[in-house]
Amino acid sequence: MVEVESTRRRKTRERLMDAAYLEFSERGVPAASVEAVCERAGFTRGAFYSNFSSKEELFFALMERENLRRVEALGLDIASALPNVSDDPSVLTEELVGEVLERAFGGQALDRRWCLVQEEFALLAMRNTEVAAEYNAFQADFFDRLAHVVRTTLADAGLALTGDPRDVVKLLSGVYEFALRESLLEPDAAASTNRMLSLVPQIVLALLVPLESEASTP
Amino acid sequence: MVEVESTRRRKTRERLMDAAYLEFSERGVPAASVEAVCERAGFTRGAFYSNFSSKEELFFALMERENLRRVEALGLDIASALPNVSDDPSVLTEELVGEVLERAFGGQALDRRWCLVQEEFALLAMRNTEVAAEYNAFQADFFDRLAHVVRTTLADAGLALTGDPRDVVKLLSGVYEFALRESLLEPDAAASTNRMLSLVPQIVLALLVPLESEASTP
DNA sequence: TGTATCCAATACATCAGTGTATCCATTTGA
DNA sequence: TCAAATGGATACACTGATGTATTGGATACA
Repeated sequence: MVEVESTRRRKTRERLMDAAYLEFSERGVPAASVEAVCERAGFTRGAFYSNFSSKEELFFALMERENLRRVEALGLDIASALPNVSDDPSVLTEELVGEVLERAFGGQALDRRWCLVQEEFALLAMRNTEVAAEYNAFQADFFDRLAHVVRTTLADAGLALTGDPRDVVKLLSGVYEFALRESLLEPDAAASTNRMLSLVPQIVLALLVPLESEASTP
Repeated sequence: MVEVESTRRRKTRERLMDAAYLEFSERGVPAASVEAVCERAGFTRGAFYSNFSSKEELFFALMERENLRRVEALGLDIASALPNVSDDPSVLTEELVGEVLERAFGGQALDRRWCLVQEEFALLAMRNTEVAAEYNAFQADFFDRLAHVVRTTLADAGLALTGDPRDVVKLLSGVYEFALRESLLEPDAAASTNRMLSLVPQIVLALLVPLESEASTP
């Protein structure tokens, strides 16, 4: 008895998840039928029920896969935007802050499909405690990583945030999410969205204080 | 031939919308069946199709009703929180800002059901251009009213915002929406949510500048 | 009181989706 | 190369929801 699942099986699951991603983002999870997902993946329902026990299980498997992908991409993304703050703290301008935020939230989140699927996930979580637990775990992980990057980077520049970096990061994430939704809702109003987002670096700088070397965050 | 619909008919529609509000918020629009809505309202589907042509039409009628209610409540709500700024500008503290924001966003938005139904509306809008138009109209109306109240109130106190009040208001709305979602997702973490929200008044004050009497907003 | 109108209930036809039991093909490994 | 096991297709039975056509009862009005 072999513990690892065969590559064939794994590929089938991947293809089903790929199709589900499209289907869920286009129609929404409740409206998407197992049938449609299978058809899109080039399988029949037989294959599906051989791999997943229900649409919900597929959805959770999908979210886990996608969330992992994005959390992993996060570190690299941000790091690549922050090469030189410690060399020269004066580069910590509104522009740089904007760029970092763009990396953190913009890059991955601006994917239309991903945004839609995540909304579905959130909505499900808001109605179901167990789903919420899973959702929160991902969110917490994501924010922790982001906050850590922010804090250490600022520390390099001799700066700190007035509040807990995680709270700040969460707040900014809220703003970006809102902006993203707006851009999906009225793509024409990109100007307005950008104006709103342009306020953010200003805000971030307002929340900065010189780093006191005594215990800043226990 | 009488143009006005009978009161009986109107009451039926109201009851169906009331039931739909509950059903949609609990199960979500796509998952809620016409049957369930009718049963909850104490009718059969016959009554439903005599009044609405589809579940979607019911949903839009419901959203129109609820949106109207809330936009109307907005003016009163905020006005009641701002009796005395012009008398004594020094009361414009972080506390007051917090209270105003609470009135504007907290009061109505913190209704769990309303939040869920609005998420559904937004999601629908993100997938459908026509729905988006309706959604945006409401949002714009809401923000315009809110921004107007904010601007005039600040002007009374001899202050203005650095950016367009509507952008600021939108930004804040994003933060509050995010906070609300968080509170729905992990009700235990109210502390964290409150900490995040407590940053907001600070931010608002950072965006304030003394009012220059020359054309501030054309 | 009678009757015309309106509105919701009932009954029916239909359909889309689900999940399972069975069958066939392909891969695996001895 | 041949059996055993695996994975996916097919067929079927079933459920739940939809929308409509018709009916019956209440209400308004004369």
